[in-house]
Amino acid sequence: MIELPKTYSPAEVEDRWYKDWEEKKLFAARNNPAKKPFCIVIPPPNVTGILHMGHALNNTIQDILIRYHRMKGEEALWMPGTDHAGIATQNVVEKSIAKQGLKRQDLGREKFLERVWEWKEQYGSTIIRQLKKLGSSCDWDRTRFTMDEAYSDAVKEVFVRLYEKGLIYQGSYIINWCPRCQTALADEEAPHRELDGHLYYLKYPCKDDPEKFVVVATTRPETMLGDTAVAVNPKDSRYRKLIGKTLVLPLVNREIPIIADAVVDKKFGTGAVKVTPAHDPNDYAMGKKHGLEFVNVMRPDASMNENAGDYKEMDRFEAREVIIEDLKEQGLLEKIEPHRLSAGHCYRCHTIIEPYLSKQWFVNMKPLAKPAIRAVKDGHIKFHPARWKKVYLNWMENIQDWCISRQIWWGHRIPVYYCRACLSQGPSLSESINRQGKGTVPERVAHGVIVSKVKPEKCPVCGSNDIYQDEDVLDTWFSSWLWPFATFGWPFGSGTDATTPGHKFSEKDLRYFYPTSTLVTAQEIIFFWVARMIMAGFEFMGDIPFRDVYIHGTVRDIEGKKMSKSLGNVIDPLEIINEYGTDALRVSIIMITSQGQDVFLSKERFEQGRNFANKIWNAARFVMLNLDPGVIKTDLCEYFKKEDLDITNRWILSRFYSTLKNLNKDLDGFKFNEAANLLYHFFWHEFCDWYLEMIKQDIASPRNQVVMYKILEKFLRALHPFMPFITEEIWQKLHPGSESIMTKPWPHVQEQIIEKRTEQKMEMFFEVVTGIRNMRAEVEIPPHLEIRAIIFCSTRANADMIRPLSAHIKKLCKVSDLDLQLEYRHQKSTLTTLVHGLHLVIPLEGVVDIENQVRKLDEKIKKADQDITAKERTLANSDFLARAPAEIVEKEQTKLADLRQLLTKLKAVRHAFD
RNA sequence: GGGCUCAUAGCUCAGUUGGUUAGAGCGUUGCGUUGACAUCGCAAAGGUCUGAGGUUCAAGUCCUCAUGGGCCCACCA
Repeated sequence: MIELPKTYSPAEVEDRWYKDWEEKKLFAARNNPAKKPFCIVIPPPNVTGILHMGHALNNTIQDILIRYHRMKGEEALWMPGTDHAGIATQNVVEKSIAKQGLKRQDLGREKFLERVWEWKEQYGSTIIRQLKKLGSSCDWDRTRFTMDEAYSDAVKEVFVRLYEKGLIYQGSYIINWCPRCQTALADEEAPHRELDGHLYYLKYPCKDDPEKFVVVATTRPETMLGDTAVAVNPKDSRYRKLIGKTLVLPLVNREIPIIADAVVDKKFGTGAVKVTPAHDPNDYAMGKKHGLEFVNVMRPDASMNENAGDYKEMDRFEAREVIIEDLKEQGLLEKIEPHRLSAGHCYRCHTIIEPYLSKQWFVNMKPLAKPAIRAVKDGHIKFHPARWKKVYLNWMENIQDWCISRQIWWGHRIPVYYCRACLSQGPSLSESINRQGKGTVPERVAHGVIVSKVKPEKCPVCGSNDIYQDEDVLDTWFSSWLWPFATFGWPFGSGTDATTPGHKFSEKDLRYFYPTSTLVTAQEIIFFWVARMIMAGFEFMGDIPFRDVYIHGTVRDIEGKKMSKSLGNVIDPLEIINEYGTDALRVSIIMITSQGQDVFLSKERFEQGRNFANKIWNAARFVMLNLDPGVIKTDLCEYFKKEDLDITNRWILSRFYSTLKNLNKDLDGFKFNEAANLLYHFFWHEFCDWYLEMIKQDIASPRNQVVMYKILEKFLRALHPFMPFITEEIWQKLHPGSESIMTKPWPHVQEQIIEKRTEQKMEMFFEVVTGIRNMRAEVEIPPHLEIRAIIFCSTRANADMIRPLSAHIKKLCKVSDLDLQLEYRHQKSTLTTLVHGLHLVIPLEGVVDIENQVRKLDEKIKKADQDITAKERTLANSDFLARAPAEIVEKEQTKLADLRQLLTKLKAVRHAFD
């Protein structure tokens, strides 16, 4: 007999075992040619990250996969790390120094970066600690950070290689500019959101005849200060004769031409569009095509600049108001209409993006996309669920060049150096603009530009040592996209890893684990990360980075809103862990997350997991209290072969292996919720509710001992990936001094033990038990009163099936005397139920106080009768029908129908007493 | 404008290639507590699977259309 404490205390157990696993290095994986590799690279959380439910879901799934494959005997590596998250982290540190009244400019670049590193040292491991609380079995000795020295080396290497290949170029284009973060953003970082805005109709006077106007419609009137043309469709008869004429731009009095361009939609607005080449991507294209002037009217913070004349220094939205007022005064505002428009928003601070002309670095993506498209089309990389394949391909096939330079300080500084002397002889910015553009080969600014991993001593062209580095840093994703191989130390030039003491990179590891196996991530990040990793994988490793991509849903609150701090609807995983335990958190969130669907959470939903943990604990406790430890050594398959097992034990064994078989299928098919539900249902309702209840009366018998132990032991192993802590704790109580359960092999499906026929027979037996219980409840037989029962079996086969189970029927139904007969004979004062051709009969005489029961029934029948009559009367009343609200009438009708049904049932029971 | 997704019990959702009587958790109702577990057990009530067509021996499941939510992408000023 083994004792287990009466209650399970997750907090103490979890911390103890996690520490033990870590100390014993059980999460470590190395290249081991004797084993099949299985590798997951973690989606690196931001260093600024605080664990939220999205992480909990994401990492639980990964841990389940890793532990499952590890137990299956594969060399399972879960590669951990964090992302420096350029803009996000910079914002956090800026906020923190703002409390001291400081801006980053006050500190200067170097001092500010020191502050960021300090911040990182202090808080950067928070998220890692929290991942450990989740039970994540990452190989922590390999933990990477995207700003590690070795990792940074990979980033520079990649930049240089792409530049030398002609895939990186610099140029001036309209990019997404966040005026708050004051940096360029990639298209993906500026998602469009709908806004309620206005369409302003502005009148631009003709130069020849100031009494005549061309009316243009715009949603951003402040940009009119930068207009350098008005465009119309060449086929638009309203304007045809005006093409080539000149207008005078109000407020600034600049003369601007009317040009013709087929891009203009005749049906939108007035059919005439103002052209602002420096503030709109379409206008930019037109500007180049028609050789227009580029007038930038804003500063980087989106306040107006000197080109804006009187509006200088106003914020863009303030300028909008004032300009509209001024135009109105001058009679140049025709009208304002409400208009729904969509505008880009900064994905970090949600400020409305300003399309802004500036000089940035870009990656030409089309050549990189090609093999990445093929790989998915050919099925070398599979998305789960498969529908994401379409989303991926659609994006990849329309891929745009990637703006990778950011005007912030925290990040990998662009490895580009300029020779001041050579540069001064290069083309000016405006010249360069006019020579570039979509559809043409982008200019590679080669003159005075040196791209190199290390700072050159002197200019290779003119020998000058007046050399300075580009001020910008790279997009965070320009480092993240290398994650599946840069984390292994690629490109192995320097050979050492200065950032993680004691850890040495090995190219062998990369060769062994790459391509990795499965990537587990959320839908929001497919373009940012997944697609780009696939491209980088091909470009730098010549192969796919992973085979399967599992996309899980987004965690939302119970109303379907995204969880966010600002909405205050966050459920903190750590709070759930404190209250219910990590295992409860993990299994709950897995059970309610169906493949790829968003997850709607409320705190109560974690009770299910907590209750399950409690159930497991108590069942294990029960088994152990009654267990003879001698049976532990029994080999189940041998035992099964030799012993003449009874149907109950055959059934539970069969059910276990059926469940296991389906479990394997679900895990291999990324159906984690179904997998967890299988285990839950098997354990609670089959093992506990039926099996343990049945064997209780003969628990000491060898066959019950062996089977209950074996089922528990194998179940614990199968459950371990989902609930690692409680399974370990019970495992260790069962096998004191044993190695961790996580090192034990995954149970093997024993096909010969699965007996469908046995399962069916038991199903029938359950229905018999339920049938008798129902009858007892029906006539209110006191729970503890033992009764007589007769089962008319109708066939000998049925009788033979039921006979060995009669003891169970007696026990489970409180039957003292069970009579099995073949032919059915009607008996007086009995209650009968038909189940699969079996007549279940319980005599009522002597069991129920028949007189009393009949009286009660008659009373109920009488009451129901009266109620029905009353309702019928109400419903026959034409005044009621005419005056009562329809819903009330409907309610009354429903009530009547219910009453009639009740009456029928009562009469049937009453009939049994005749 | 293009695409995806959802609609099943009071609530939140499962339901893998079509196949007997559509499931779970929570909630509701009744009964039950002298040792595994009240974080429990036994039982009950509750569904014309959003609507309309179609394919089929057979449709919650496949097809078409409609209605109503959610999401993504796209340069409509």
